Amino acid sequence: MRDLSGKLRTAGLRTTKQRLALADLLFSGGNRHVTAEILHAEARTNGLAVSQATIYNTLNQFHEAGLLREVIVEQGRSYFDTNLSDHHHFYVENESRLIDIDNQDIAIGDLPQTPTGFEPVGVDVIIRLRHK
Amino acid sequence: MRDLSGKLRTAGLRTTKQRLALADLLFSGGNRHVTAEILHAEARTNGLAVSQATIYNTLNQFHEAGLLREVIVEQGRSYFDTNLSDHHHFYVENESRLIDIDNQDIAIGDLPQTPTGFEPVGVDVIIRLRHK
DNA sequence: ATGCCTGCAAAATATTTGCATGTAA
DNA sequence: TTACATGCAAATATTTTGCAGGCAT
Repeated sequence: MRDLSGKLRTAGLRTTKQRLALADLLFSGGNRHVTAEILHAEARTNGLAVSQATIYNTLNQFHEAGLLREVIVEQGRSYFDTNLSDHHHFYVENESRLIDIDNQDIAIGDLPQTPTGFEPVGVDVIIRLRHK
Repeated sequence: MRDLSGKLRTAGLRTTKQRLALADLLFSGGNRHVTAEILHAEARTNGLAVSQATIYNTLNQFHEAGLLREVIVEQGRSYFDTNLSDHHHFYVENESRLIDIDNQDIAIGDLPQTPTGFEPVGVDVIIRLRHK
């Protein structure tokens, strides 16, 4: 992912040192699923001094800005997914690991009618897996 | 729901006063979605003195015993569903409210192939709603 | 220069655990 | 009687918030 500065600016976020470094960790490789803890550890490993609060603030801001998708599969911990395409997830329970399901590999037919007065804002499908 | 004692015993749980009272709250009406907080408040309203720890222990034991299904839709809070039939959920984000989707109203076609070495242990579909 | 951002620590929230006591079997 | 359950408080874990100081614009 090039031009992280542009990406942040487009999202309405200032290009601070911490945000740029975290964006680099998040968006420069392939698609990723991270928790605050994972990202914090990675930042420190890469010599970036960021506080936990900034990790949380940044993840939430990126999420609000539409740069990350939040995935809730475990109680007490949030995952953030850099893959913004319409897709769903396998969740390996023993390993606390998420795996993307390619959109062409799943088809949801006959979604139920949305109750009157409401509008759908998203559909999450989670297939929970365990080791055989 | 009659014979709560039998229900607990069948599940391998002792029929204590607190468990029976909580089971009554959970299983005597129609299907319900409760959080620990909701159940605790209800118990107190009904004059039952139970500690928070017992609420959590009981919900977890009922879940382990297969009497409740856990539904994770919000970070930081677990819901427990008394409806054990195969079904999915609407989640009204503004109200923190779950609504069952009748199984005949949704069809998931072409589930993706489970990665080798794993077996599926459940599929959760959550349709998030907002007020129009 | 101004307003948003960061770090730190403390607070808030949800849940779990240790231990002494109580109670179902 | 004995093993499991309960209550209470403290511990744990994750996330959020307040505030003083720092930095992007």
